[in-house]
Amino acid sequence: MAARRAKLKNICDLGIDPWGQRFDGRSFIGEIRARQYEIKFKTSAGELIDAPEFVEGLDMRSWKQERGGGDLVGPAVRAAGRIVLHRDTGKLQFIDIQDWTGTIQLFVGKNQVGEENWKLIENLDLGDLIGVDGELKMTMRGELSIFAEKIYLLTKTIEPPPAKHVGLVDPELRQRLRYIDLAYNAESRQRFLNRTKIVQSIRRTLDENQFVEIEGPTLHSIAGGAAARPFETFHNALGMNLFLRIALELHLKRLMVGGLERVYELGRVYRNEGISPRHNPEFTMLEVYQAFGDYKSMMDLTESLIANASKAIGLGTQISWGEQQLDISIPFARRPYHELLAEHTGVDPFAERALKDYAQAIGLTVAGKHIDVIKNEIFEERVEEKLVGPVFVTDYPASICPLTKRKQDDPTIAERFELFVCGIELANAYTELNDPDLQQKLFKTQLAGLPAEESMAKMDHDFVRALRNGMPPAGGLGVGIDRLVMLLTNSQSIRDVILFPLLRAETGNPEHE
RNA sequence: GAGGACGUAGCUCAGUCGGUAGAGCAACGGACUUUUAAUCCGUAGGUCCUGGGUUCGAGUCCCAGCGUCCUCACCA
Repeated sequence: MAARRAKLKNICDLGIDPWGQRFDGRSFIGEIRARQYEIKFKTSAGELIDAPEFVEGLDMRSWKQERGGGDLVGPAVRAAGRIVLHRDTGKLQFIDIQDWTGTIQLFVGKNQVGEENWKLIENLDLGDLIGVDGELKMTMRGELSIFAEKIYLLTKTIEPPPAKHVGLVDPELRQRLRYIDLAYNAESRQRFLNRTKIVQSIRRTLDENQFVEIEGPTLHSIAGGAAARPFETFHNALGMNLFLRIALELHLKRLMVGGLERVYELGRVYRNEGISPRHNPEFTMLEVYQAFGDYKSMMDLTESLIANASKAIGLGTQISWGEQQLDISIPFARRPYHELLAEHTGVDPFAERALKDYAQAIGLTVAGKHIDVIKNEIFEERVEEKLVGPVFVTDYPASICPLTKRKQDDPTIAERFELFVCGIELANAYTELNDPDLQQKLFKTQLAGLPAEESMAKMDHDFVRALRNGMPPAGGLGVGIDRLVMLLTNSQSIRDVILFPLLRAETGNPEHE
């Protein structure tokens, strides 16, 4: 770093601003590379012919000789990027620069740029951001290059980059120093750009179906809508305890009472739970509500959201995730909860004694637990991991779904589905419960065996009042966006798709050089 | 929260039985106007995560702590 500090001073002594200025009129490197067909060869007879396509082992010198000599002429271009590779052959340097569309080689000769500019070039380092004016041509080996006429320093770097080609490998540093990971690991940069494309695609699909996006409160006085422990905070002026939201559900449903018939929110929720390859304390959730729909309308919507998102990043219906090969063509399979339970455990899902025996046999405790809680623990323990899918699991036991409408002909079954892919729950949807009296009753019903903090049954009087004012029958959907991105970008850890996952505070002093 | 693995140069990693701290890349000096991870010659670079302990002697063995990863638990 001392060497870079010395070069920084040299640059200042040359009267050059090491931190750069606005740099107008540059093109992205990807666009510049696409202009290679504009390169022509001017024969000694003055005739213009097409330059050769680049192939491995191309020897421009003999190619030129075969045509009786002459010179390449190419378009004038301006590029900007980070120096990622550097080959110094004395009075001639080859510098590879990279922007977010690609990399290109600069051909930089002392005679071509002049003494003055060369003094700057001698003080450049890997990692520095530079601009270039030059002619797009090919070298003797046929490598597409910008033949520099002038190099501009756009920003000096003080810290050295990670090993070239290898990039940052240490997963801690990749997360903690995400800027370096993004700058030097192209596949990481691409993954996060794909995340953006997926999110854009989701919004587009919803917008095309007349859904409107809203912004609900993230500070809640009652952390409802899901079963999770909340983060707590405090508002000083109001002297009020508050929770960071754990779900989007209850405010979106209030909006449906207000006549926003198709509404969604795509935003951050916070759960004060453990961290794992599938869990980050803050994560991105999509919730969608459609008046006069039901959980089956949400299945169709879920399918088009995923199909379009896959298309948006250039994937088809066959994708791989780790070792798994998946067919995500629609429609996805639809299987009832009880059927899957019976299939994977061999237990009659309605035989209480057999369920309890089975639960105990696989090491679950059953004492004091509601039979549906036991049943669901068996399902989570033995069935979910087998659902490679994608598969919609439908018709859950009503008692574990306090926000869901019951089936008309069977009040013990809730109109709900969860979508599983590779054993991971990607989405969860209901036909929304809109009966205020039943909702109030369910908020009061604490299922045996579930601690209060893990229950969805948190009384929210204002929400019940909203229902008394008429919420239309509706379908509602929740999608774990980070997990969807994991699936579509073949990422095994949620931290690979969250730019800045939660880490412990750094103990050392980052200011120390 | 429990268990396991890991932590050595800016980065990626070796380090044998406990006996002077190593390599590649990056950096610095030199040669080179068509290189492709350029090449060649030379130089410099260390809180071996931290703190204790055992030992004549610890990167190495023991204990504690910190951090990351993995598995499990909770959750989506």
